[in-house]
Amino acid sequence: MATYFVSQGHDEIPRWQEAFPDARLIRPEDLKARLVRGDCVWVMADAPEWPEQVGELQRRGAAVGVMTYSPATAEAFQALESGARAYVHALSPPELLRQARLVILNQGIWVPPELMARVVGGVFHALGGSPRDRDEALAPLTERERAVALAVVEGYSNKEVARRLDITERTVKAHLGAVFRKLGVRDRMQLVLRLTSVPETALGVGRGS
Amino acid sequence: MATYFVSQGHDEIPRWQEAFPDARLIRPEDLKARLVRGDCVWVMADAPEWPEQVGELQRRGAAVGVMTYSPATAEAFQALESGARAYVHALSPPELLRQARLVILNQGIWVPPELMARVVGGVFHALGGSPRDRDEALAPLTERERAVALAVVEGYSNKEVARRLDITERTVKAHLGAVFRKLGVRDRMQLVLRLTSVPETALGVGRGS
DNA sequence: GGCAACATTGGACCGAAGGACATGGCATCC
DNA sequence: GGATGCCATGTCCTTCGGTCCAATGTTGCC
Repeated sequence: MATYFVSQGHDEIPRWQEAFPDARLIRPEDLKARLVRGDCVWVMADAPEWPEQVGELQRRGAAVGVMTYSPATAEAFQALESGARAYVHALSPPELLRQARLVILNQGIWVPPELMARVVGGVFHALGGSPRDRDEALAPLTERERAVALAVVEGYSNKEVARRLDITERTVKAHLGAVFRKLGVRDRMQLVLRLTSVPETALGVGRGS
Repeated sequence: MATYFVSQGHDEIPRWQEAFPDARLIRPEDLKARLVRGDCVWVMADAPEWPEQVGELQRRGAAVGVMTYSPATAEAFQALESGARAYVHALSPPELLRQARLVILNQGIWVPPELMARVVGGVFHALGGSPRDRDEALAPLTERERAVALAVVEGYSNKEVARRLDITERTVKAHLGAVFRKLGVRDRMQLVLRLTSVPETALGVGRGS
């Protein structure tokens, strides 16, 4: 089992070398000759054709991860759809990169926690999973918590929500705290990202670098 | 030109009466008999078939507005798609309601400022407009501002964005301030709602009240 | 009755977010 | 050489967002 790193050259700060001292930088054409099933391949999302590369490597039995210097949900989706099983920031700490490699070598999917909220649900949706929509995520909430959560997702501030529901801002915070806890998000931003479905632009975009 | 108000009865706090003293509450079946082109009709989004009602009224030449006690983007879209040209909170101040009526009577579209961010872009897309996506909205931004904006939309905090772009949190705020100004949004939440495309669940849902 | 869950609010606390005002280094254009 | 625009940063200040530790009243269930 070997680990390779594919990039269009200009690798700025080879942080991955720290994580994978045994890995080697290789050009796509050279990789084709020596790739064996079970190898781990990291592909930089800096070339226009990286999704195709990922797809081919995956089909040939490699565990493929995509690295980027500017993580985005859209790109994460593209990566996962292309066959990658990991999507990480190129400057992630070595421990994190090793963790990701371990995961994908064991048939797992790995994305940064920040993107997780968007990806779960979105992927299952794309794969024909249940029509899961926000109602499902809101199920564990009480009536009041749901009302607050929905208002927040609409973009209202705590103060506005308070006015709207005719309660104190303090109470809004209380409900919201419960919402965060129950849904496992850290703040209202993550809540929005969680309850807002994946934008259609997230799938099939090819905005190269 | 008359103003009507259509509701399934139980109108709790008839705020609209303050705004439109000349308006009259009317049942849908009675309205059919006396509606003339140019009339203004307000429909409460409290009945399961309100979108159909709106559609019919609009086809018959009325300026239709939808009122709700719990504004939501999805419902706003449904309203606008059905043919309504206004979507307002039922407890909006009278001045605001009159403003809305004035607008729709003059072939305008009116939605609350809070929903505006979602609606612009989304509506025209839904109605078969240009394939406008987030890139278009990001056009007026500089390279750096774009990077910051995209990171924020991904859910990162200012501190995280700063680390990611290797700049000071202060600088992030500076760029972000410019982004808010250029895109006309008030804070990061509105930015997310603006740049996040309309959820697919927002279109064609019939989840009645 | 007691217990549990829910809704509501209070106060205090602290970090995040955003604006105001100002500075400096680079580019490019006239 | 200005003028302009972008990038980066600084300080100060205000507001907002979130959490912790409480307390009260309700409802429904065993």
